[in-house]
Amino acid sequence: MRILKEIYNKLLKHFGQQHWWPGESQLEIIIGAILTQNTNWLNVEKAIKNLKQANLLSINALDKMEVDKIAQFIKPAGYYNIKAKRLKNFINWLSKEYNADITQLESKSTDDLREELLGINGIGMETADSIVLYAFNKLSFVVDAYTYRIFSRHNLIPEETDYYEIKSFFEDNLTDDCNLFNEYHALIVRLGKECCKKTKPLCEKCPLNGINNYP
DNA sequence: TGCCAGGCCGGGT
DNA sequence: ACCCGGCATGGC
Repeated sequence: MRILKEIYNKLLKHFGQQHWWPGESQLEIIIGAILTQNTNWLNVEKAIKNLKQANLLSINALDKMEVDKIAQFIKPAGYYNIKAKRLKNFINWLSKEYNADITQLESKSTDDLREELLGINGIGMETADSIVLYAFNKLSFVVDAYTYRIFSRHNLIPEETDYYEIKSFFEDNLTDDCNLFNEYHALIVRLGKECCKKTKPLCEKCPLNGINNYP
């Protein structure tokens, strides 16, 4: 499906490289992926800054910290109680299964890692895919609300499409290239922030206009 | 000022 | 198998 690559080229030309994922370590990326669930990234940045200042951006520190204490640092990200629990769930899993050693996850296959992450309470499909792709540089396309909204609104996918169908649509029709998957999702998010908004179905200056004539 | 943000879970039909 | 309420802060 050449149209997917055409869209990518258009977005890349329009917005430029997005340099994702913002974060300096695998752990920070994972934490960001959990904290950004249904939440503006700017709020997540504040929460991560709090964690960083408290020297909590380490497996060991988070492991020792009470859930309720962690929650206080991540308040700006919203849903702080449940998210603190989710961070703990990840840390506990890593400690128990992998001796708190994140590098042991590197050698796992993409599917195995994805499945194991999905087994952790609080990590759903988008979060798992984000971790697999952005923290481990493994080939897994990330689908989010923007992806669905933008592509269905431009008649590139049907209204009724589930997560796996959208994910396969991209994975089956793009070359296997982590950098491409990385940049594509980032560009979709960037586009979603500018147009195809929930309350504004019309996006007159959308860079994708003119491409929405899928047979 | 209300609406929305880079979801996910658990309980009810 | 869906559907829905709950979770919560900060930006525009």
